[in-house]
Amino acid sequence: MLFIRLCEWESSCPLFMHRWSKLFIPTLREAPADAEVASHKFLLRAGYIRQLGAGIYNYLFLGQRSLNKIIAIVREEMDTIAQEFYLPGILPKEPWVESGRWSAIGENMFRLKDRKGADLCLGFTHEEIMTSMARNELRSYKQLPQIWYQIQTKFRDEPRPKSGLLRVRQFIMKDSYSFDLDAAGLDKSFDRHDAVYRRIFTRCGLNFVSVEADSGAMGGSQSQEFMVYTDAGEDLIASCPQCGYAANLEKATSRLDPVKEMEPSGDGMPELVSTPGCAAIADVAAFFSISPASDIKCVAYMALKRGEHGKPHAWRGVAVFLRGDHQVNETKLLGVIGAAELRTMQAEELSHYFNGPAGYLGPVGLRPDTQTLGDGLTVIVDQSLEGRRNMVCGANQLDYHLRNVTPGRDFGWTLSADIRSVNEGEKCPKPACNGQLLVGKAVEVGHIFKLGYKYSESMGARVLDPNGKEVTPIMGSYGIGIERILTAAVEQGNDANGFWLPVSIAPFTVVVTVTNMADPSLRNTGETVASELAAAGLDVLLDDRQERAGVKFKDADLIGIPYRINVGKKAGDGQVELVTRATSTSEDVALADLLATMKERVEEQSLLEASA
RNA sequence: CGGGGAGUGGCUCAGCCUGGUAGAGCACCUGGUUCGGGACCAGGGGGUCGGAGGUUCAAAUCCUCUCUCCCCGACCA
Repeated sequence: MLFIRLCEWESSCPLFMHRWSKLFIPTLREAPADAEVASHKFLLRAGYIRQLGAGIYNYLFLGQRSLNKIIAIVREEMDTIAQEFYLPGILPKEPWVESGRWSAIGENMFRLKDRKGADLCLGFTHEEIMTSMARNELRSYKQLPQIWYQIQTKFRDEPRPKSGLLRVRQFIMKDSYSFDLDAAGLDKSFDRHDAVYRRIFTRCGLNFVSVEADSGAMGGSQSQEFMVYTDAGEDLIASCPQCGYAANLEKATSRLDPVKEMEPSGDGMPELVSTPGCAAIADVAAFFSISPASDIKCVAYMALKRGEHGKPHAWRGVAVFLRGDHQVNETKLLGVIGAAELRTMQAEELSHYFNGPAGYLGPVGLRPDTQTLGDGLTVIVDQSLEGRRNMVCGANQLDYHLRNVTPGRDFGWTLSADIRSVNEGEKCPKPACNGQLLVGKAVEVGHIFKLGYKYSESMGARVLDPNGKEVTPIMGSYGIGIERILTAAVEQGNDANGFWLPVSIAPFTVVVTVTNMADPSLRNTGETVASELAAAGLDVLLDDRQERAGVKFKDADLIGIPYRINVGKKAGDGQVELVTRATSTSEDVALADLLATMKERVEEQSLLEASA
């Protein structure tokens, strides 16, 4: 007896299968009111997750099972290019001080003290720790390249966790770090990650794109994100349907159509015009009967300058000028001026730097500092203003604007750069391409980027090159959000009744639904079918609950299992129904053919995933 | 951090304005009838209304403070 009972729960048992009646799969008829996005609602309703706090979730049986499958794929692929480590989640302060990030990261890092009063933090990412390993252990170019990875929990005290598992404060990440002797080596490590990431996301059945991304203020020369389009996503992607160009909006550029310049009036020099009550771009454009593209918009910021080791230094005034119909891209701006933080100017600051009121700010008469973030006012113009003529701008005087303003002639700047966000419909930036850019929302599932020498330099990692000379290894850093793969997959495949996952990451491949457990022959057929499929190696869930058929169908549709086999009315004739969740299609299959048919289906889908 | 919303059995929500010490549906337990798209009947268990303080004879309800969660924004190596 004991042996039999053990066998029932022992996964090495060839006839092992999961029985729904014994499992904890707490499905909800209604989604908790907190849930807004599809993946959040359905993962809750399907009993994959339960919320514990803001951005903190329990993963239940089904959720954990799916995450384990994702992790297995990630591990299998990563093992082809890298070595798996496991670093601690709780970390001492010192490495972070060395890299400068103990102060640079700020409140996004969870910090704590031990009983002796020593500072610790919860792992936010592991560049520092991997680099300290490298510094302590790597001595020779002969040991390079190295790629080390781990699959581990990360902690980030996000200012605003949201959307279920999309933005959380504790999550699982696959993070890897490469150490190479030179830039050419880094290129190789980067490319190997690119290839492996494509395999991983493909095997997970995701419909993804890779896009150029911002490398962030932390430096780095090349950065690429892997994104899945979904309205639940937080990132905006500009893409060209013609040539395939795709970039995060934080990075994307475009070609602008030429603007028809206005004719100069009077002597052609800047002329003061009374424009009472015209503080908004639309008012100004209407007043002068011009397009907003001929108006110069001003956005005034205070920027936090970085000091030594990235420590906050001082707030400096920054005036940004761009076309009236364009938007400042603050990520680009931060990168261009090298600041740590931005905020908009207050009224007193406006009068200090401009001697003028909001709504009527303009570039004429300002004295741009020659140095970015120097003591004076840093003036940044968007490069699209260069070469323009006869524009309209604020006069730094209430109710007055200037016209006939020509950049370069009538005002100068500290720096001209691309600091605007592209808009949908603008021309693709690729010189040979005529396409028009589309902008769509997406969720980031992976990110690879070339770190350069940032950490190896600041933390003093060195190896000897073939000439016996000390050199600093060059690094790359690469991440995959494990839960985001699950979330993206749910966002990618759901309808009013629930969702479906790709076979590769679904908690079960098939659910065998016995429509009436009170009927002994149905029950026996269900048992036989399920155990045969299980014996053939499929992940089978037998729905042996004493529930009505309708309840079982609803539940099965909800919980993400790609295939369902109904054992019901036709079982007496040796037939069952095979339902494909993604398409809601059903077909009758003879019991004798069932195993072969199921195997065929699963292989078909694997092939699809492999060629996606 | 700024703006908005919400905390009442496991879930969805009503009650609050016009104080009189708690209700519905679903879920759960028992019995019965059902059994292919979230069944029905009967019986039953479970909440002191996020927390603290105050006003009052009396507070879920009014006042003050506070905590938590959600949404928008800011932020997001």
